[in-house]
Amino acid sequence: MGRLSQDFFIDDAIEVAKKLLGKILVHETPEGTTKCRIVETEAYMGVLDKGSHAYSGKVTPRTATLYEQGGVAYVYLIYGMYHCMNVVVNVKGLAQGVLIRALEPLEGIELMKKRRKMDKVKNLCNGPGKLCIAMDITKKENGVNLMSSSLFLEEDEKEEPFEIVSAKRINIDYAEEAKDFLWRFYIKDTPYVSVKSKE
DNA sequence: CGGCTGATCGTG
DNA sequence: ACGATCAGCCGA
Repeated sequence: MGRLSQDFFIDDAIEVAKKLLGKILVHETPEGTTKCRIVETEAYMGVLDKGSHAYSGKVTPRTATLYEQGGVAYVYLIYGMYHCMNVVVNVKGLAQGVLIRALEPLEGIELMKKRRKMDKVKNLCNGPGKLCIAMDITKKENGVNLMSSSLFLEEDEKEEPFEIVSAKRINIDYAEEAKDFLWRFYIKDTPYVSVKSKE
């Protein structure tokens, strides 16, 4: 159905972070298909953003994907145990990305429960590491095209109106003044957010 | 090479 | 509040 197209991704990370709320993330695997609604995101604005992996223009084998043209996935390992997924956005070279922080499970819930070894639907995808386990997103998905691969984004056919809340990004204490920027966005009153808001 | 660190999570 | 756990980055 309505997959997101190229122009959706060619925009500032802050704009795309807000536009992605309410959109559907789908992963088709041999085990089955999982489908979730995006309820929480964070914008990483690239080489000038002290919170970003691309700060100061640093390019490494890991971060190279961030410098691609918008519309691909940037997936990396964190704390030696978990994966996090970004949607790479904007034109090639800016290294902007949107971290997917929390999802509302829609389809493939039994499969996600099995992968997470967890029965509470509210806790299946309420964190960036958790949602990657639930949807089986790993470094295999690093660099894949989110318009044409088995991991993709689509419109919500029956989207209800919602309010967007802005907040400080999570766990980037090293980012100096950038840690206070309100570049985290989530759907107001959703029970599926990752951490409680502190303001 | 060797040492440090992290866009996290589950348990207690 | 804390430990798990290790790829990736950096300095030597």
